[in-house]
Amino acid sequence: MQNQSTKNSADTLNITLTDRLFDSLQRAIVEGEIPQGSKISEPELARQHGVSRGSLREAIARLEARKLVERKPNLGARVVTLSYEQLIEIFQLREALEGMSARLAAQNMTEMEIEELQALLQQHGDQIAEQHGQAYFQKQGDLDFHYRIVQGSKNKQLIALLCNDLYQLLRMYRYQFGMRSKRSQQAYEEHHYLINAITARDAEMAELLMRQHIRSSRRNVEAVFLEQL
Amino acid sequence: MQNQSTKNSADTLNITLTDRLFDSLQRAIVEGEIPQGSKISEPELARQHGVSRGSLREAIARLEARKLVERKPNLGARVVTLSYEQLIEIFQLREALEGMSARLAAQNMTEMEIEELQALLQQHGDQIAEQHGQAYFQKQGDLDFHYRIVQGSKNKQLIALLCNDLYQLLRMYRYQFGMRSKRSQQAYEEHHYLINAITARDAEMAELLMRQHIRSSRRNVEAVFLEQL
DNA sequence: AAAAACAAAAGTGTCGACACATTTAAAAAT
DNA sequence: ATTTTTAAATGTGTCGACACTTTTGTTTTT
Repeated sequence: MQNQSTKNSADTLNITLTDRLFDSLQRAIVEGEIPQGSKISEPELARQHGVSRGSLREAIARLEARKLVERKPNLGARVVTLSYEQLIEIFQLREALEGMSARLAAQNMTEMEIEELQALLQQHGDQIAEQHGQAYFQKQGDLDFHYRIVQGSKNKQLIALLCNDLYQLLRMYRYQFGMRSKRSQQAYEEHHYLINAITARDAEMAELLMRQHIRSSRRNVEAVFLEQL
Repeated sequence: MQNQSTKNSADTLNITLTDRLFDSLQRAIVEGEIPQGSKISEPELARQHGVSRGSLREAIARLEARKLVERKPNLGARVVTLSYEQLIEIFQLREALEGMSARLAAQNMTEMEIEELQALLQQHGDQIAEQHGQAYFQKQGDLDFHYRIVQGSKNKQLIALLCNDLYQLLRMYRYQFGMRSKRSQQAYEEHHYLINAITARDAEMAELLMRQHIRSSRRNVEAVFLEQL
């Protein structure tokens, strides 16, 4: 058996260069540091990060899989361009997926997890009372809440899809569109209804409420967009 | 301007080596030619296909994104191992996603597309009458039908997710588990109800029927699995 | 002067080689 | 003989180089 200091602690937590690159680029893209629609020059980016093109390419391939960049053969990769239409499509996806998540969460969350979720919501309530709806914490809080419910579904496919893929795109929209929410108070209340349904193990109701919650969130976005014109 | 024979016809239909490799490997995995759970040796596979490891690696990365292989740093890639639990999870995903697809299809399909769908279903009916439910055509037909409805949703996110990612996994299950369906007749009828709802542009009903259709398909799978024990 | 043809520059696709990690096999120690 | 150490072999991660494509800039042609 090998020495413990060289051997990796438990499982394979071996972080590869490509992993770090991917994380770094994903953050940069989501936060708009690399602007949407901009072309990615492999030689330049590789030099900036001090890595070879090969490693960079693998990172880009992963970004492509998450739909954060689009690549065309021989033409190179571009950061995706966000659009109102796509955002609406994503809301439709979320309505379906998170609706199902809520249904499954009502069935599969442990009592412990439900209690923790209630505690989290309580915390959000305090924050709202204090600082009268500061946008950032609200949005982060909303995402936390949804995140936990997805985890609670215990469906690995759902979890991977929503938490890894879709939420990054959503975060990108939030960063880049601003997306001020005038409905933190209402969202908070809707979360309350949802948690009640889950506590009561009412799967049907949980799905219904989640879908309504996301739909009204979408309508809010639609309204914001319309008034921007 | 360049000569037309060397220049690619219209857009960029430039097929890269990695593309072909990916297609080839995906087919091999889905059809079980490369058995599930087996380790993928990069040098060996690269040699077999007469390509460099770099290209192969990019292809594997794509397979990983589609969850057809799992890769662990420094340990290499393995073809996924199919499990009953995962199959059930996939059915839950489908229920959510295809339910939404049907809803949107009822709203967004053109009259033309609906007619084509009806024609397709008619064709399936003929086949069933003729050859008293041959498994293969049934399954393929079922997939065709679902495929078109997803397309009809006009939601690009949904389409990419279902048609590119999820259906490949499903096909893999069908190839490798056999998955004899004793309900081709019933599935055919359920498709009929669905098409009626779509023709009537009843989105709510379309979603409901699709979800029920997939749920009963799932129950069939569950039953088959139980009797195998 | 505008369009076409050509040449140079930059970029992407593919490859082979090396460094490091893991696995396998052999040798040494108990 | 069993276990531990050591060494060889295999495999993955990363790199730099070359071939071919696309883009850019210049020259030629009308």
